Order: sequence, then C-alpha cells, then structure tokens
Amino acid sequence: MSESMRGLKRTHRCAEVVDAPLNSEVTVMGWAQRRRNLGALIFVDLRDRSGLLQIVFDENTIGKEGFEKASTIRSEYVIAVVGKVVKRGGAVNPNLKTGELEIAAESLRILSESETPPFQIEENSQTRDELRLKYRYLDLRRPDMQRNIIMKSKVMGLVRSFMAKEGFLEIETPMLMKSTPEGARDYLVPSRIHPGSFYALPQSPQLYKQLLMCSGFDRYIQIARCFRDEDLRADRQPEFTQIDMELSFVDEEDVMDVNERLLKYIFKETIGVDVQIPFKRMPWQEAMDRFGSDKPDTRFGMELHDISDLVKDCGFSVFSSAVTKGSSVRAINVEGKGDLGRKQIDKLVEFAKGYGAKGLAYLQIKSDGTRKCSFAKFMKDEELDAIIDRMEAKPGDLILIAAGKNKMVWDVLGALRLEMGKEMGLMDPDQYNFLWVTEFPLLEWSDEENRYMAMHHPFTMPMEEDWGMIDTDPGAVRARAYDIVLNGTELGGGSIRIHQDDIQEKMFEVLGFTKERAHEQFGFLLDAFRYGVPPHAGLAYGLDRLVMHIVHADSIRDVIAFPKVKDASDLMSGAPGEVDEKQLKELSIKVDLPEKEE
RNA sequence: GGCCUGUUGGUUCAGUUGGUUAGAACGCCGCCCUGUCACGGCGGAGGUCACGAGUUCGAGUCUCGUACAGGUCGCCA
Repeated sequence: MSESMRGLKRTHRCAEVVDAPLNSEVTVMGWAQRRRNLGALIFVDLRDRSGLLQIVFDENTIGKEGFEKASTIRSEYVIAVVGKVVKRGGAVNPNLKTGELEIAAESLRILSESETPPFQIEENSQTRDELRLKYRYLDLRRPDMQRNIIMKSKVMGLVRSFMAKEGFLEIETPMLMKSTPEGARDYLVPSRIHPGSFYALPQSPQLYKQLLMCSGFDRYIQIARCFRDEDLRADRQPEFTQIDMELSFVDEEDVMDVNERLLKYIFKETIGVDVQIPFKRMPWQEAMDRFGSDKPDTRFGMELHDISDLVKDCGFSVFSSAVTKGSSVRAINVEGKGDLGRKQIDKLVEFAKGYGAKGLAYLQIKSDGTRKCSFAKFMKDEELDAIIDRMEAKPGDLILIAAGKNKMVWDVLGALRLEMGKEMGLMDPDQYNFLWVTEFPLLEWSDEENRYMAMHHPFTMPMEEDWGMIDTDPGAVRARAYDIVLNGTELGGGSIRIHQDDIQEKMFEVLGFTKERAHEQFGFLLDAFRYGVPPHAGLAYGLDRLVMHIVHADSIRDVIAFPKVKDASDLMSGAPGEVDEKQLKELSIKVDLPEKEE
C-alpha cells in the first residue's frame, strides 16, 4: 500500500544530512537499500543519488504501529522518514560519508512498495548487460551508473560555462535536415506532406555551423545529438552527443588554444587532474610510422620501425617483394615476450590475419640467447643481426614483422602493439596523454567507389604548400585538419574550412562531383559563400567518449542513460518496432521485406 | 555480412574422461534476536541446464543449426 507524502517536505538528500545539526529534525526520502532486522531494532540503509544514510527504527521512539510498519520494509521500497540526526550508538562506518550519523526515526511513510528487483541494486554489478539494459531504470539506480550520469551532466555544465566565458554562443541547429549520402549512412525520416521525400537526422551539424559563421555569429557551440546508421562498437552508439564548435577569423593556433584550456579546465574540475598545456602535436605521417595509428596511445613505447631497407635484397620474397612504393616491411619489438610458446605465437598470427595480414613473421630471441625465427632459412645471419640491431632487441624479446601495403602493415602492427600493451599492463590508467594529430591526408582512395573521398569532409582546407600536387598526386596533399587524441582514443576532430570558391570547386572536381551534384547537395552552403564568408574553423568532440575517459568506463553504454545494443535496438522499449498500417499510409510508405530463406 | 566468446534457480558462478538425486554464494520466504552496517542463528522454497535437431545404452557436458548478448573486422566523410 502506498502512502501520500502530503504534509511532508524533504529537507535533505541522504548524504547531505552531514550538514544538519545534531539532534535537529530532518525529513529524508529514498529507496531502502538494505534492512537489518535485529528483532527489537531495525536498521535501514536509505539510498538516493547522494549516497546512503542509516535509519534506525526503535519501538520506543517510533511507537508500536510505526515499528511494525518498519518491519515490512523490503529492498527498493520508497520511504519517507522524519527523525532526529543523532550520533551512532554503535561503531561508526568509515565506508560511508554519513558513517558517524544515523536518523532516529520518529515517523515512517511507505511511499511505494517494490517487487524484488530482477538483480541486486549494488555497485560493480556483474549482472549481464542484457538484463541491465532491459531494466535500465533499475540499473541506473546503481551508484556507479549514477556517478557516470551525474559526471556527464557536470561536464556539460562545465563546457557551457567555460565556452560562454570565451564568448561562444549556444545555437541550436535542425534535427530534421537534408540527407547527404557522403559519409555515414543517414537515419531517414519520411515526410508526410511531401510523399516520397525524406528528412535525415544529422550526422553532425557541420553545414549549419558553417552557415552560422556566414551569418556572423563568430563563435558557436552546441551540445548536439548526432545520428549515424552504422554498426555499433564498445565506443560507438547510433545516437551520440557532440560538443560542436565553430569559430570565425581564426587559424589552427586559436582553435587548439581554446580547446586545450577547455580540456584542462574540465579535467581539473571533474577529477582534479592537472593536464599540461599546450598538448604535444604529431603529424599524421609520424603517428602512422611510429604507432601504426592515427590515434596513438603514447603512454607506452613498442614503436614501429621500418626495416624495408634491411630486407629489400634478402632471400625471403614476402619481404623483398614488399619493398615498393606504398608497401613496406615494418616491425615491433615486444620486450620480454621472447619465450612465448608456439601456441601463443600462433594466436598472434591469427590476430594479425584479422587485420588483413596474410601472415606474421616473428623473430624470437630466447632468454638464453638462442633465436627462433619463422623465416630463418631465407636469411643470412648478418641480416637477422641487422634487424635485431635496428629493433634494439635483447635476449628475451620478440620481434613481430608485417610486410605488405603500408595501410595494412600499420593496421596490423598498430593493433598488435595495443593488444600486447594491454596484455602486459603498459597503459597507466592514471596518465592522460593528450595529443594533437595534424596534417592528415586530405583525400583517401576508395577501392569501393573507385575515386578519392574526403578523409575529413569536403570542406576541409588543404595545406597551401601541397595544393600544387592536387592534379598530379592527390593522395599526397595534406589537410589543415587536426584530431584531439587521448590515450589512444579519438576524442574529437576538426579543421580549417575552405572559404574560397576556386579551392572548393576544385575539391568537388577531385571528389568526382559534377557542378550540378555539388550544387544539389550543398547548394545552400555554396550560395551562402557567395555573400561574404569569414575564414573559419571548428572542432567537434565525442562527449560520450570524453566522459568515458573521465569515469574510466569500458563501454560507451555506461555513460549514456538509455543506450542501444549491438543491433541498434533498445532492449527496454523494444525500439525499433513496427507501426500501424494507418501511419504508413499517411506517409505513402509500403514495406517491401526481402523474403526469408527457409 | 565475416570471425571470436558466452547462455546452468531471481543474480553471479562451479559442474571432472559423457554416468545415477545438477551444487555454492548472494537474493527471496518464515521463525528467533536491542547496535547492526556484507548483521547473526535456525528452517524453507526455487532449475524442462537458452531453443531445436543429432551422436550415444545414457548429454548440462560431444556435433550441427537457431535465437539472444558481448567483443571485433568490414563500415563509421
């Protein structure tokens, strides 16, 4: 039976009772975390978002009726207690903020009873995700989830206050916009008024924020929901939140400066970490060469080394044939793993194959100094010596070598490096290595589309000194783009935008857009640029990933209140679901499902 | 779409070379208990071992398929 809270007003959250004077009367409300019934004395741990507070029910204080009511309290009952703040009669509980206090209950109302929850509401729950997500509203009661969600709210507040002080304006952009097939798959929304036409949900407010610069707003920020209809990952959800910004009359230095100070501020105010600014910077080429990744985790070494020159004339054709333009032979030295068994090595080879390698060569230098090498019979001893020398390997080390197209070699060794680094515990969770990765390639060749695609987006400014190569060697042109990387995660990225007609036109040409198609898709932006466009630049963060780092979450789901699972469905609400025939008819939509194979 | 992993009372797990009645902890229910805080004591309920097929005298255990979940490659301008 539920009682009303009429006449009662909550005076404190549970943990806030430490601020109430001793022997004062308080009214607290929350969920019963635990009850300990000692017969003539009942303890209840009351929980709300602030923490836990012990309530003590004694028949002498609360009376017979109240005491009997207290004995019916079960897990997750919602109760209101009026009582006196007193020092604990027994031992203090050093694990609780309120551990020296308790509330001597004078009256009790049971505001809501609860069925036994499907899993225990407790910190560090081991309950499987499936169940947690089905009962997300219960999962969110757990203290670690509460901390994450509260932290995210705090980060958003810090961003807003910092950026407001820096002169940024928060401006909303449409959620219903025009579909642009470049890039990620759009979520489409059918139009009722225009049968057969569709809106798209934004993948990012990119075009609108550039238009806002054209309109003279100067400095824009938005905490913007974004949608991408692509497959999920541990750090990827189909809907997520960006901290999106754009600035006029600036260059790279201005954007980096304000963002370094923003991140320093956030990390200080949330977890008290002093981030050193300015951040290190690393050109994309260097990041790939040294770490095999455009988002390197620089907390540990195990860097890649190019050994192409050492093996270009060797007898092992897998190596020698890979020494051409665009291909190479590279290696990492996994220190201390020289004594791995055959099975473990085979596992690494399989791992490498998952990233497109045909195989993985290895050279083990066992602790006793003997060598075991998968390609020894093709090599002279002095050639092996040269490799060991280049890799600075010593007894007990393991050299892993990949050969082939640069992109594959980087992918394979970059992934192996991270895998081994994780396994060997080389990543200090308390270290925050921020890094700007700069000078990205402007274009990326797509085998699928058989044309160059914009690596960032088609409005990214090329580097002036490379622009001359745009016709002769488009792949070598670098962009004025920058990513902000933290411990191997891409937190955000941005670029200087093109604001010159002729460069923009050339970009579309290189990307294979006809004038008509460019105009059809981006006409409103190109039109706007005809009426006076300020030089501008911007950046967008993945807010969820940022918060993941701040709270040390392994999954992006742990920082989103109502996330979706791997197949993009919501286990709690059942979305997506079928809709009424009537709704479809209004939208002039017929569903044509592929026939199921038997 | 590919690959890997998992699915056993409400929850988390154990379950040997395939063998007789599938165990534990927590939770839940009842009784006792005035200083507990992972309260304690006594007693109890609760499982077609995800689903389907197969191998076998016999399957929680082996094989195949399906479903669901997790990770990952492709994908994510």
